[in-house]
Amino acid sequence: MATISDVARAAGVSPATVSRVFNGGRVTAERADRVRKAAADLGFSPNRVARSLRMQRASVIGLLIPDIENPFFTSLARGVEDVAQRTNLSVVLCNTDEDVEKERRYLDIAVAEQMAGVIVAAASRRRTDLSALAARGMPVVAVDRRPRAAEVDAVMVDNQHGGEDATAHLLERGYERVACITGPAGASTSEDRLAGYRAAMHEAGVPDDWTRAHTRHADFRVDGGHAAMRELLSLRTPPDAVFVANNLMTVGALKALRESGIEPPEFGILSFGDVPWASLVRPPLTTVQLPSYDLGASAAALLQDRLAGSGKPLQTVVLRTVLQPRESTEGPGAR
Amino acid sequence: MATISDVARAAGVSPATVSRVFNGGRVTAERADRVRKAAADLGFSPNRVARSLRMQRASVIGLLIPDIENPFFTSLARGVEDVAQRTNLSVVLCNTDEDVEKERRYLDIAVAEQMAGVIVAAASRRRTDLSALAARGMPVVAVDRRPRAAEVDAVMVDNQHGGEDATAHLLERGYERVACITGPAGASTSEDRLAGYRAAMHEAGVPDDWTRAHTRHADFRVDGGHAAMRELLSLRTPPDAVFVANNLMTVGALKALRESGIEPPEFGILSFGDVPWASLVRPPLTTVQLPSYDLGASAAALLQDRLAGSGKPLQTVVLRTVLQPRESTEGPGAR
DNA sequence: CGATTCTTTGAAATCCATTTCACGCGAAAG
DNA sequence: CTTTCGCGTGAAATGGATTTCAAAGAATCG
Repeated sequence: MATISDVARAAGVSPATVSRVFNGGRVTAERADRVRKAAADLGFSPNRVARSLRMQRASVIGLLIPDIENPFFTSLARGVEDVAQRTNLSVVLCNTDEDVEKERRYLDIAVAEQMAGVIVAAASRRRTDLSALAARGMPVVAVDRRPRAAEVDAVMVDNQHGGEDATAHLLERGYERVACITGPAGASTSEDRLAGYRAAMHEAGVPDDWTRAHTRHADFRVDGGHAAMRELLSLRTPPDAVFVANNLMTVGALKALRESGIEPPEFGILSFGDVPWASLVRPPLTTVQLPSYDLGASAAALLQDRLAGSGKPLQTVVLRTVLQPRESTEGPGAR
Repeated sequence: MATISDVARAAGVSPATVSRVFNGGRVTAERADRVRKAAADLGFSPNRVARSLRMQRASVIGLLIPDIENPFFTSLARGVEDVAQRTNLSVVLCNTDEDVEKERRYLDIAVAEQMAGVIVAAASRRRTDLSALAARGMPVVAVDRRPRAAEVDAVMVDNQHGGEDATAHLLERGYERVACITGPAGASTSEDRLAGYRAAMHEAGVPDDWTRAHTRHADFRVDGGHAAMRELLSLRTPPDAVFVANNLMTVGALKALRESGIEPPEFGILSFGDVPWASLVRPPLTTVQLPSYDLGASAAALLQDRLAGSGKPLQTVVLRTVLQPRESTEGPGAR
């Protein structure tokens, strides 16, 4: 591998000059040409490790997401990647598995690797600790999930509004006993979607007791949704519809319904977040569509702003959801 | 951020000794304790950039995959990650988008970042060039797709066998005009699966002309499968079943069937590769199950072997597929 | 007890790109 | 004609960990 000194020697200049040619210093045209030619001949490309060491900053950003198998996050990752690519930043994708410990390890790596910045969908609202990064002046953007301390930029979805919308839709369609399966108690997405659900139920005059008794916390995974749905179905006053707070749990819930011989839209089911190939599932699922790609793209843009040294005050961008009604919530008497 | 010298000073030893404590050199127990204590006090963790520069090798491996949104590859990625984690290697996930140019950029980065090794599902059989890595002595493992030159370790699926199996299954179930939608002409996975299909058709006595006329090449994406299926349906002698060479194209093909009012299993459809939530799709899809996770895990294990300096000759591991019959291929007269 | 071998240790070299600093030259200003 | 000023340039310092080398000290052997 050719080094900067090899190029310098070949071009008859000093390494400093070579560096200037590639990093926009002032060099006379004639010399610059010689350097560029020599570099091309030798197939030189600067060693990014040495550069990172000297610059105290790598041209890599970390993206920490809790579940790489969830299409929501892969789509988000694409958004980040597409934007990052434009400024020659590479993205390191880290799968935290909703595990605070694993997440902490990755955050340590981000520091030790001197990554330029981090975009993180936090595994836990209370226990994710971003202060070490902030202390080192590393820009951080929270995405999808709000971490506790508000000392970072953030890009969020309007979860409460989305949850309210979704629940109201179910009530409008004539379902009377709408249950809710939400995520882990720690996560902001769980809480906010749940809050939306509660608000809509309250608004509709359903006693808070009932609402509380028909709420389940699960883990945002398929199996969690499955178990929660089974529990709800075995209640003395089972629901006739359910608002499920994420896509994977919806898949599990749907499976539980199938197993009990219950078919939507007789039983209403609504997913927060697109279920992949939702249109192939029978019946087609009503979903709250999330701007996953834009979430990632905005977060990356925000991070780049920070890296460029913008002194703006901290920002929180909130993106709206869109309700996409399909057959799974057509109403109890629809067929 | 504390450096190794800070720790050395605090412990009253030289930086060399500190390094030895953390990297298994010989140090007296008493000194080692002092060093560890000082390191803990200062919150020291070695700067990985500096280490990489000195070692001429980062503790990062690159994983290049063509489509991060395809669950097959995310599952493969998890396999890689889980194994890599065990030896403290981090994985950088790079999405090449089936684009040779983008892939080339990532390969350059792998070199410039001095990654320890690379696992790659090549975007193209002919145009992906791994020689630069090999030249620098960087271990490479090809996964899922065989690159042209056989100078690297590889972990593959027995595509031909899987394709043959699948096609034979369709014929056995009584379908008589089995078409095939395969991937891009360049890819080894496309070619091998197609070869399996052809072999089975030939075996069954179907004229090669017919087989060729009912084969379509698409791009491994949903829309490509959709378009190919529409084309097949509009033929003068339309098929009564189709073998689709990957999961996403199956989703597209299924959509096309729906649009034409055709429902399996009257029309047989079989997917090479698990369709996510396949069990929710009505009717449940017969699939050739791929060991995606194991593919990744084996590749990572192989790479680790190389990194550890094993001098074994090049290896190619081939994993078998399993046919999972479900309702979508129950036969033309099944209902 | 002297000679030899092992072990432990720190100083210094190394990895490679960037950046500061000072020097020299030529042009513009006085 | 002298003095500034500016610009282009290279030598050298820098970033932080690893590793080689040589020296000092400890242990073993005859």
